[in-house]
Amino acid sequence: MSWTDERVEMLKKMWSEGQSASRIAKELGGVTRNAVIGKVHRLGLSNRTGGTPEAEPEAPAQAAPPAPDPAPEPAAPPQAAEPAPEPKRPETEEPEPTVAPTPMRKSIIPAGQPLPPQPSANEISAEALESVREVEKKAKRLGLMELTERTCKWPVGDPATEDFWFCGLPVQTGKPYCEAHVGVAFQPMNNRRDRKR
DNA sequence: CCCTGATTCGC
DNA sequence: GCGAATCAGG
Repeated sequence: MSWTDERVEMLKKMWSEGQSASRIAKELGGVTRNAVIGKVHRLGLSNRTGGTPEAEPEAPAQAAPPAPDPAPEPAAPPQAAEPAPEPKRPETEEPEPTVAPTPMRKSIIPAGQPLPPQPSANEISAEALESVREVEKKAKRLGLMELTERTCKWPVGDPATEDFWFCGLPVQTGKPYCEAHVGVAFQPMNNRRDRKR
């Protein structure tokens, strides 16, 4: 494989998005992360401030700004990161969870395509649910192809839309999910207190 | 151990 | 220019 314009473009894009070299390499295919890093350097964009190479971040030559720290802004999470406009859906093996999870999207689901197996949401420990919420913020938001044997395969969102991704956090050894998701995926068949019908 | 990027250097 | 090997970390 060689660095065609398209591939370089993809590289630039993903790199500026903060993707890791290994993930970029996987996405491009035919190259290793080393190759990606090497290219990144040759392109002179090792500094992810993907801007013009001009800016020389040196001495502002200013009197010491006595910024007291009035109202520190909470730094809004990069929630609105634009998803890759690549609607590719490889037909690889679906990382189907053994015990279908329940993506807690309380909101209404667009409907249309079949959703991933969603079991009757039993009651899951409030703690587990909470940690799941937490995790979704830190999730790697991996695409189907980025999943490995040690990335959490918990799906989030509607597969029929672009707003769909996999947790991607480190899995609990052996399990297909990270700790938080294991917590909600594997529930003992305890108290079924619904009346037998 | 898993992962990250950075550098070197023979090709 | 390329990227495997290596280095230096988290």
